[in-house]
Amino acid sequence: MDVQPTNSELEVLTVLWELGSGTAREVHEELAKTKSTGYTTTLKIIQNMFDKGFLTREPKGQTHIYYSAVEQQVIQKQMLGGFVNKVFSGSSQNLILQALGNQKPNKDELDEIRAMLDELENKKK
Amino acid sequence: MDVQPTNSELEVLTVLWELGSGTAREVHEELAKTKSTGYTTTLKIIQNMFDKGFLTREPKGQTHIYYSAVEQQVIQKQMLGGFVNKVFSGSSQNLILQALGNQKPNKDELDEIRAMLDELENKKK
DNA sequence: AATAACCTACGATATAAATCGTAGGTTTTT
DNA sequence: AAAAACCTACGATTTATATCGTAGGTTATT
Repeated sequence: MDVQPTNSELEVLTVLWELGSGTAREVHEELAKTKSTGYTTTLKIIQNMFDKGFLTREPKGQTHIYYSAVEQQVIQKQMLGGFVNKVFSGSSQNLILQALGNQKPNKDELDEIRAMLDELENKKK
Repeated sequence: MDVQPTNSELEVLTVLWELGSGTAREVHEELAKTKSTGYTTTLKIIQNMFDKGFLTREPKGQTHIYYSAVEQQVIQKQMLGGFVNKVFSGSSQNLILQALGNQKPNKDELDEIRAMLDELENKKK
């Protein structure tokens, strides 16, 4: 039923989406730039994720190379859905308006959103 | 440092934003519509929230009437910020585009967003 | 006035997540 | 070939959250 990654798991996924693949050590080094937990902590999380099916891996010498088994867009969509329900009582519309208000979009970004809106409208007809 | 409510706390806040105010019992009855935990569980959460400053209260006979001490918009903004950072690597733009893609906005909603975009653009000049 | 039905407060427990220490094995360096 | 430096695996601990049981008091009912 769509198990969602925990915060730490999401951090690992984000690194792997970025790098494409990596050993536990490599993922850890990347995470260590912004937080300071021990290597075995990262390893444990990665092992849990492998057991849960969030990651695949292939042996390489004595170690493993890990890959994300889930697509970033899919996870983002899933988590966004949950978030909208929890925080915006299910109203995507309110979330979007709020996000627009917070952000200071530049002209290009505004136009990108306008293009998206037009596309949605055309699809509808 | 902007302490964010936990999931259960957010549920309580959502009820109080809806009702305006309520006793622990009333909040519990409301929550009981969608989940089934004991009354003392809800009470405990409410007491924690009062201690943390999320709620205010006034005595009423032997009981208390509770009020949210925080505005819905403020909490939403806070939590949205955290969510964008965690899940969309800080890109509001990507979150907005993704949300638009998930949602099936109708014409009115599309126009509401367009109006918001125009407003943002004018403010910029 | 006794009992039932409510209330608050709060410690104890359960559950989930994150963190770490350590054991045991393989490479690499000296 | 001994030592240092890596690796994996996994149990134990810590921390945060959620949940509940129970004690002790007030109000309502019989």
